[in-house]
Amino acid sequence: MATQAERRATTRGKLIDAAASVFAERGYHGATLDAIAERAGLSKGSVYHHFASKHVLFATLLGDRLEARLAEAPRPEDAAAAFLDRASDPRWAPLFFEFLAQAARDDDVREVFVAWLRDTRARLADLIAERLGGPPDEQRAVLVSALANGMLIEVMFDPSVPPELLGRGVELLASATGAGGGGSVPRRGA
Amino acid sequence: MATQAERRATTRGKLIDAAASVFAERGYHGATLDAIAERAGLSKGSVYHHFASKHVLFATLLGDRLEARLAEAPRPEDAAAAFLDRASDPRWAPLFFEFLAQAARDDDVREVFVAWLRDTRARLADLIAERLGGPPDEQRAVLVSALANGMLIEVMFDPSVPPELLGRGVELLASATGAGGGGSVPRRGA
DNA sequence: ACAACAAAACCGACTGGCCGGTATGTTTAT
DNA sequence: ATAAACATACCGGCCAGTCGGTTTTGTTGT
Repeated sequence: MATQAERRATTRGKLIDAAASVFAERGYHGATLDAIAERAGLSKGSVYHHFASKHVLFATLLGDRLEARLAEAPRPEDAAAAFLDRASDPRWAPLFFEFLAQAARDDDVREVFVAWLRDTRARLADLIAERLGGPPDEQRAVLVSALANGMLIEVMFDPSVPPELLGRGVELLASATGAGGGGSVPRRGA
Repeated sequence: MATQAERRATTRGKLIDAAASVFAERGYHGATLDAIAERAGLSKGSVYHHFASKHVLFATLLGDRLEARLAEAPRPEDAAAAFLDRASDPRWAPLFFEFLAQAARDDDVREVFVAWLRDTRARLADLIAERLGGPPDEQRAVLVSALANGMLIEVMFDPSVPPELLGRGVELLASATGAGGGGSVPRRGA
């Protein structure tokens, strides 16, 4: 094959991909390292060569995914739409919430998630500010972030919820007059 | 002791209480039936006498809790506040999300959760309608429900989020223009 | 070129503990 | 007497993690 570094990288990639699908299918506890190794066309030994533990593998995987989900971020409402697209992958959403539960109980995982959450908020705040003018407003960002995650639940368990509802909600929250700090613009629209 | 029916009821109560605290502390998979039995001052045999399986015990418990969380429902914003009070119990929230993940993968659990979700929305819709007049609006209820659950996440991982923020958000969403008349908040920009 | 050696990547059989579930016995109510 | 409530001891499957070995890549000396 190629150089060792490349080999290492591709193998790691295979493992992460396999882990993603197996974890998604069966959940954290339902997934076995053997199954992951098998799907990657590798062995469990290899898994442990690349990741210290099942837990680390999981955290790595989720970290990557959470990051990726943020990558695409056009306007707030569109980000919202993109967000819910992910939700429509019925295999990803449960993992997200499983991750939450883990994060609540495990400090390492918590750190990963908190970092992601902060990042999400910051980007949302920027997007909103950019669209409405005025300084970034942390509180609005929190509301929008919350609404998006909450809508994930609604959609997950009720397919009849129209996807564009999230966009409407985001507009309502984002265009609201800023709280506390800067009296921002109650105006909305492009 | 007392009559058998009473005995049965109190024992069942003890078990559910114990299960609540153990599940909350360690999560579903981390909790063992032995631990639950021990905390209840009972034995595992008793657990299986009252509940067919660990899974059933969990579903029962969660069903009760979800129900209880709805019981107190004054005005929408207050319901929201009450909701977040629960959230401030750092032991309950993770369970909620673990339950979500389970529900997404297991049809029995899903049924329980979907029923609860529908109920929540219906009550929220009524509350909102009652407060603002006009017919119940399913979509607003969905948004409020989503926001509340989403804020649970925000608060869980960032204690600095002011609890009253949820109330503000709920007002923004609830008072938005429903079908027809009372549109006070502008719809789509431009 | 090519051994000969070293190191990293990878394999897969094994195990040890854990815990859900069961089977059987003992106590308490009717 | 008898049935329900509860206790105790046990089993058996599962699976994360380990470990010694094999293959692949990389290096060095001649």
